[in-house]
Amino acid sequence: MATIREVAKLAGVAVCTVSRVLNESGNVLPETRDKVLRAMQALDYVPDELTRGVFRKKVGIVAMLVPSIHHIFFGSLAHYIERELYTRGYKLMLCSTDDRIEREADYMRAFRSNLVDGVIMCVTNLEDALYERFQKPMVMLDYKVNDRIPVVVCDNEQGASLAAEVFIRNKRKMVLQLKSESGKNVLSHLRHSRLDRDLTEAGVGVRTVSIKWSEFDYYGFQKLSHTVLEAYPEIDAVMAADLPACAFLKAALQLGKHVPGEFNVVAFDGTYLSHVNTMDITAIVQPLEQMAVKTVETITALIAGGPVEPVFCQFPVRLVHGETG
Amino acid sequence: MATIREVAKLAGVAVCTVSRVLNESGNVLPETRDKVLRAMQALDYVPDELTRGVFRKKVGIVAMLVPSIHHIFFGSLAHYIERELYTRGYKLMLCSTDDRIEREADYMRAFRSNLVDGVIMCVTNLEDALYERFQKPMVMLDYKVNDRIPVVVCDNEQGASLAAEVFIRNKRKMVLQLKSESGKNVLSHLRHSRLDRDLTEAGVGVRTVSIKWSEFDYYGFQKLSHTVLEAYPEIDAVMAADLPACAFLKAALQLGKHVPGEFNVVAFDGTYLSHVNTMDITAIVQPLEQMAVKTVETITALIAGGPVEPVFCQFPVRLVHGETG
DNA sequence: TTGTAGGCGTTATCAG
DNA sequence: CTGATAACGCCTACAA
Repeated sequence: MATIREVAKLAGVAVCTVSRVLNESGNVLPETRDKVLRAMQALDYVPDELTRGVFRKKVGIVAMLVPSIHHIFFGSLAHYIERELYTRGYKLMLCSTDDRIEREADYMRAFRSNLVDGVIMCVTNLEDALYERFQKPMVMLDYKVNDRIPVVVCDNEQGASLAAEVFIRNKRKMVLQLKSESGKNVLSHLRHSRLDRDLTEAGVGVRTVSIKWSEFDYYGFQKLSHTVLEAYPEIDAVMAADLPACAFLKAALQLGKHVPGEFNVVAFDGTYLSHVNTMDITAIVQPLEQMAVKTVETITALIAGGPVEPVFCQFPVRLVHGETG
Repeated sequence: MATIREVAKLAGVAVCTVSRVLNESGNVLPETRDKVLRAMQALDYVPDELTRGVFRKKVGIVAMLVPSIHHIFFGSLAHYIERELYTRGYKLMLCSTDDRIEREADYMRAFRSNLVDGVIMCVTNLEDALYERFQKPMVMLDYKVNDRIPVVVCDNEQGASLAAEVFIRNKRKMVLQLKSESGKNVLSHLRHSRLDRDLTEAGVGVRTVSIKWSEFDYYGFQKLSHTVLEAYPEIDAVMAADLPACAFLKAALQLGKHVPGEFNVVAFDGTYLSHVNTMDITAIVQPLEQMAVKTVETITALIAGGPVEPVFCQFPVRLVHGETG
């Protein structure tokens, strides 16, 4: 690894001249510049971004902390966020907690040092104080700890209302909703309380099952759906995230239930997963791309020292009718 | 952000003493240690990992470059790799090229500086020389440039053979295979040449369609599958990656083809996506978790300066019978 | 336009 | 056991 010093020596100039060429700062005689550039090429020089970062207090990396990369929701989100970050000259460091609290703590510690310029949080299981004290730019996706930390989220209550309408119109008797057990700060809990309220008011039964998200991959959901539907045959509809929604649809069909006549499924998120089955799943679609853009806009503005005005950005969702409700 | 100097001042000791406490290097009197620890707490001190990295020539980050995070294959792979890296004290920096050559070049440049300790490549569209000259630890997943850079891959030919057997047993007449157009170094091309050979020898027709992977999300594949199946009604089987396989299955069913009687689908990869449809897709399953472990073992060994012996690690795949062939 | 000197936040060396 | 001092690779005054 060649250093700036070696380049300077080979080019027969001072170190700072090389630095100037590198950063296009200050004026450098074209011929000096050429000499330097040639020396760089000859030595295959690559500046040490680490050292530059020390100086600039900026490395050009934004971290995103998710509970699991496996789930397509976070995969899609990460995809859009990465793309948007890239256009602004940042790289993404995607980290997964596996829904384990030690891992989250561990990552948070790492983020506080200067390895990254900012953090996008898609999980918050630690004490609130930890996030509040966090010194660096941070944006929360789907979570809210206080009024200071910007939040980007979809309108969970609107989504739940739309789902409720579907169930009510279809005269469901008992709706199951699948809820993530963890997280005091999870805004997605709003969707569950709202669905509960809307359905209860309409005289429709609701059963809420809380699960530890990380313990279920698709096959876990398959088992769960069979267990639940066999144990509670009165359940005639489900609202859940895409992945479990897929599992429930499949289980219902395998149990011989007629969809949408006897059984409804509404998927919350609306990634492509809701269209993979032969039967398109009726879905509450989150505008992931727009949310990603807003998130990246906010975090980069914060990094640039920009407007630290409180942000609570809620995006409307839309109901896309499929064949399951 | 408190610095080590401020901590030292508050504790009334020299800077290097604080460093010693931090790194548990050298002997420090317990009471001095306590003083330092208290000062750290009081100032909410977090050491600057960037600067430490400069010194140690190591930051504890491994990059993984993929063509797209959106596709579940890379999502799953990243999931396992991240998990494995974590247990060894490394963090993952997941980067996506979107299959765009400038982006790959851009990332490669960044990786050559010291921002990361090593790179896992799941895409190689640049000139070979670039990878050969690459100074840092690197492992290739599914690609092979030369004998020096370690490779981890599944047995593509075995997979293709297994698929061919399925098609032959089912007396197919014309099999479509979907192939990624890009990449001279892609080992997955072996599966296509092998399928072609096996089927041709058995007197079964083969049609190969090359696509630019990044231009197709699930909906793109849906369109493609309808177009293709309508234009070439003689096609009675498909081998493709999970995501397009899902699209083709759905399209075939929608076109009223009877599966598996009139139409077969074999998915190559075998992530959970092949089980989302009501009908389980017959799949060639890659042992992603094992491959991830091997990849991480190799890259961390390289980073530690360990055995640089050439590695070409090929994992057997297995055929999992579904209901589509 | 170019070079010298000092600093960024750490760590290693070598006295004391 | 502790403290100066130099070093890592780069960047920014300020001087020439």
